Amino acid sequence: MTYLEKAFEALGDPTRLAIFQRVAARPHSVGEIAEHMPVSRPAVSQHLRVLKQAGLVADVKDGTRRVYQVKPEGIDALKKYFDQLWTRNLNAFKAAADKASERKNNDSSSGNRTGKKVI
Amino acid sequence: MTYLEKAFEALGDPTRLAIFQRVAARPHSVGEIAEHMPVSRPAVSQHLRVLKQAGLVADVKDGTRRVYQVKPEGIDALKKYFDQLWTRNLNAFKAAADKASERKNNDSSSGNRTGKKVI
DNA sequence: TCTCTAGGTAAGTCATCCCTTACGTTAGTG
DNA sequence: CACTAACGTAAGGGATGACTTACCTAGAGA
Repeated sequence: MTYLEKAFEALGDPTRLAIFQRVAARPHSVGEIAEHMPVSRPAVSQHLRVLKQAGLVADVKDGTRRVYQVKPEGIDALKKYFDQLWTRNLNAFKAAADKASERKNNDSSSGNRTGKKVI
Repeated sequence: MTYLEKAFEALGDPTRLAIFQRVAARPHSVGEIAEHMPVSRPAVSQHLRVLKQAGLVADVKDGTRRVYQVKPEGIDALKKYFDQLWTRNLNAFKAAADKASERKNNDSSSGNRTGKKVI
């Protein structure tokens, strides 16, 4: 199980995503989160554990309370992933566009006569 | 169900994430994907449908084949989401740091005498 | 037209999960 | 020390979902 898999699996549940977004807005205690959620407090606890194990949040003890906050490294990793994906996709599209125009200008240079795209 | 929820739910399954990453690397037909996956071809079809409904991939017909490729808008939306999250978190951390040093320099200015953090 | 290939769909099963209630634990307070 | 507040954990149940096999459809080529 890679880090990315764990992160996406953690954010894959709508309730958990909502909790994550709330924590991302500002640090919250467990009770504060549960107040504004349609599920019980233990459920919130369990979701927070998953988010924590995925490296997306961290908790700080404050008396009997436990304050959860976003873990910047987690967000950074996801941000970088999509940045890379975006960049590579730009290149892929550019290459595809070049290939298409090249084929248009000089189709006979290609050995492909089936009409099918070469994937 | 928001767009973000659908996207994360789609990427939340490891098998589906693997399929998405394969398609993201370069366009693939369904059979090509299934060849390198530990699940059956119908399973891949079902995963691709979920990814498509989430707006992450698109398909192009090519004879009897169906070639799937990444949908740039989907990646862009996720990229922007984490960019924003990252920026806001930077600000949040800066604010927290400022507040901490301010409290250290002039603690009496605060009405909070409990020692608990004001969240 | 007959056949083959590629892929979507239906139905069913088994595992995984999400949530609840109940309980245990720790820290603050009188 | 007793009580409360805040939270984590255990156990169980009901629902979701991921996968399989079987079937159906559409396009390509003889």
